[in-house]
Amino acid sequence: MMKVSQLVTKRYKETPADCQIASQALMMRGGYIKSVGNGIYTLSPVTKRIARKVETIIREEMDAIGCQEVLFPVAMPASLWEESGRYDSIGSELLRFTDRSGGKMVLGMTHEEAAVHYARDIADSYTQYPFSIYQIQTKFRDEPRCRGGLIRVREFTMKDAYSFHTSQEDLELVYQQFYDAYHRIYARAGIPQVVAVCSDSGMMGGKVSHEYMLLTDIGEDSIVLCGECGYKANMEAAPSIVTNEPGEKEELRKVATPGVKTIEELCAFLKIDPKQTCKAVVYQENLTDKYVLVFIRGDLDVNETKLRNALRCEVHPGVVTEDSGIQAGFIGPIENKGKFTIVFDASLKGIESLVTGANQPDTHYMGFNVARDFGEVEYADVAKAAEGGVCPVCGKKALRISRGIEVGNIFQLGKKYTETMNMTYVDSDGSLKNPIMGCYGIGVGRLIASVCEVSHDDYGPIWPISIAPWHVQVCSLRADQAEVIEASEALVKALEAQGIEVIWDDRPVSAGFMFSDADLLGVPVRVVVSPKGLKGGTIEVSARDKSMQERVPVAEAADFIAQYVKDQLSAMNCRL
RNA sequence: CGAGGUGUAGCGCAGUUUGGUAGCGCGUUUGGUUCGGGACCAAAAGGUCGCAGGUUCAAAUCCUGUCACCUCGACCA
Repeated sequence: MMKVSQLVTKRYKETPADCQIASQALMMRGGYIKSVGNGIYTLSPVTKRIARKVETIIREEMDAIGCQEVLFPVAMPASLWEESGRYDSIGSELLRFTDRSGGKMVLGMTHEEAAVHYARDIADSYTQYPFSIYQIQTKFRDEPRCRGGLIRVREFTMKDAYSFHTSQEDLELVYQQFYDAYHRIYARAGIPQVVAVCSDSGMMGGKVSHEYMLLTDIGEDSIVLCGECGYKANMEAAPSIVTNEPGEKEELRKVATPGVKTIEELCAFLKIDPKQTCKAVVYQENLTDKYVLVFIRGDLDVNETKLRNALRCEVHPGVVTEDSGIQAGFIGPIENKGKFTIVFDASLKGIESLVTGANQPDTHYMGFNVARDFGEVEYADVAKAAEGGVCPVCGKKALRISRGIEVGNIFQLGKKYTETMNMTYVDSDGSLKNPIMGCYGIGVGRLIASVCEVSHDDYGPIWPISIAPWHVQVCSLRADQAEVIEASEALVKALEAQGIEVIWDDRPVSAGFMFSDADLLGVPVRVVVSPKGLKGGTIEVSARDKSMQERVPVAEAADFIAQYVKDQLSAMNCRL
């Protein structure tokens, strides 16, 4: 029998400092989490109960598609990561350290290597495929910037699954099973509104992946949604499609533009539309610091991930130095041809006459025509998709940009790890092949925080009954009166006998204090036992989300509540 | 890593400008009165003022260094 008075947690009247978002503030106030260091938290007993329920739902759904649970190590020898090449290719996000004998070690931030290491000794015949394994375990990622309580942390619990296949078709089949299972997991956890968005356009062969997004303004990611056809993609994956007015071909000529450096100033000065300009954005290659000049229609912005993919190398925003030969503010393509890597965004295609920099101070070109004045170029899509843009699927101008929290992702990995780590099997024709992999992740803590973010009021979280720490909270008003305690205890016992999880508040505190604490605990069903009610032979049952409120005769209370809990659970495809 | 900010009781904060006894609210303990939305009265406990060095008769306060945390930008469950 769990009592509030015995809970090893503390709730606070005031919101702790530095809370940016609602879920973080409520989870701190409610004592759900305690910060130990930057992005490192202890979960309270209440939070651990919630986490366990989330994990149970995940386990059930993984098991249901034949995925088998394993446990990989948290600390691994670096040699495993050297095999895949990631020991060197991943930045400081991977925590590296040495053990007592000087051996290089890493803390697992994801477990493709461990999965391949395990599976490669086992699956040496095509007859053993396909198969998939998963674990629910601690990950450590030395994130540069943590935020939002459990939304973004360095140490977190994650379910990660890995599937192995002998063909792309088979991968796609299983991928679809995970895709569906993930939707079931979110629905059962109380956030059915989660959407799957494409996180890669699929241009690069079979490399498909999806991110599961909970749409909310506090989300860290921008998502592109089509209001007409339901197309969804993240910013990197969404192609930027723009329509251009070709205009008239004009003569190339220089114009004096004293002190006019930005597109806004340029357009105001020449009284033109930004869509008629060819803007330069400077980047540098990470390793060599070689400059990359990106030219793009003046009203658009560059998406760096797209640029990286186009160039196939890492880049960072460029710093233009005195001796770089770049005329900041007046950069144009013509004189820089051959001097730097130059990228033309597809948004410039089809415009006959542009305004662009002339690579000398206080001067721009008018009438710039890419093909005539620079030469034939291959256009790349490196622009950020914009609000009101053209949908790549239905072609309508109906794109909207929304914010979202990434609560999971699934990925068709291909052979990257099985090739580098030499995982092979003998196929039916006797040939040796590398299996194809998929991987599938869900962050448990982030999921909990996300649920809190979309399911709370001013007073606390409103936990969906499927993941709530308890099903029912019994509040005994006037716990100093024996009849209240007796009636409460009888009810708690009767409920527990039916398998209902109950937390009982039998503290002799004022009603307001007790209710406030209950609000912070967020238990979905609240039962109030009070002298007033008992006098009339009833107790009060209400839902935390205010969807139900009943006075029930004492004798029928346990059955009524138990039935209500069971109904609510089964509505979410969950059981006691 | 770039920019800004904050470190004082378990939590939230004042005090720092102008150096001079360590403060307030919440919480905690004890006793009493209350009791359907964070009650009231009385008493009490709780601090190396992030850390180190310096200036000074005297430092939370001034100087130097350092660490930690937070917020805003480049990365991701």
